[in-house]
Amino acid sequence: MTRWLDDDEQRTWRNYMAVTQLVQEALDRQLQREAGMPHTYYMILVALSEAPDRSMRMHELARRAQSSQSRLSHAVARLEERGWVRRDPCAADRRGNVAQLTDAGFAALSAAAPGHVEEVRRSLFDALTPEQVAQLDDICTAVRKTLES
Amino acid sequence: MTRWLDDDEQRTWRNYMAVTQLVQEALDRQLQREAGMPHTYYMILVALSEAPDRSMRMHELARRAQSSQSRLSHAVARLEERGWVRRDPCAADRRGNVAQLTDAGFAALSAAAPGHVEEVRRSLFDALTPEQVAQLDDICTAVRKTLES
DNA sequence: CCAATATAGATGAGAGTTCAAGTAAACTCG
DNA sequence: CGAGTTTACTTGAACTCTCATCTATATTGG
Repeated sequence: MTRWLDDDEQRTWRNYMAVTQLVQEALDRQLQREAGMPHTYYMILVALSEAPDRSMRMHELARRAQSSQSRLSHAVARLEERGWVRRDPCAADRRGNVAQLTDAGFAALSAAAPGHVEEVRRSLFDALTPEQVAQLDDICTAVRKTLES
Repeated sequence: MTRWLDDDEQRTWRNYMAVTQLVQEALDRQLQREAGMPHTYYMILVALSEAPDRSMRMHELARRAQSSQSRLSHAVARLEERGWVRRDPCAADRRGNVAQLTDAGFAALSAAAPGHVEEVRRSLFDALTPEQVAQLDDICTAVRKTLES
């Protein structure tokens, strides 16, 4: 009944698991050590920094930062304590909140970015040829298409 | 100074982040829902099940299950509470412990495996051509080589 | 042989994540 | 229009993870 993985698939799968975890851990360690935040917080700050007025509805922010709503709520609460983000009620929809990146938050992000990018290169891109990068992009696009529907 | 990501790299990176997180979450949700364990526990049980006598030193188990020693310690403590794993002092090295998969643990793993494999296929392999699977394997091998040294 | 160091593992605190549940406002449709 | 449903977001509890610390045993070099 079960379609077990054959040897090739098994090897690829374990390779995939090992790599994705190593990369994730490297990113988290780097950001935690050098910027005092987990990668998920970094992604939230990035998403906000790219939004008009550096602000966004919580729901949309969760989507862009690839976070669950609950995780985002907790995270933004912490970010607010640090003074990196502010939350204001939304005028158009009184259920909603708008999160806005503060100047301090933008400064924290700017300070964290160079080290983070270095780590991204070290962890992933430096190991790959340009052709492999293109292949990886196609692969991820294909997987994403099936997973997001 | 900083070698920022160009547009292609940026796109690939975000694609990569999105996919790896989606896959990870799909695996965790499936295992949590249908087998009552997180994916990290599953990997520990798998590693033990493949070892001679279904048992292994903690240190080696951490390596194979891609876990930190601390994480493994906590996890095995929980698995022991459930009766899925046993820990015995190691005869050859009195600092060490040997973790062994119990029959109940093996049964739990066997029960969890089919649903897990299904999810692995759904989440990753079903979206890819055989050629892409081969490319992914090469990519992961390359990245792994740089990250594990 | 013994002091210094390295290795194996456990543990507690602090922090983040998930899940289920709760509140409140907005939509929908008979 | 108003009851039922959906959407937006928060919250608390349970759980896992990380990091630093701690104990105990093993190894190494003088």
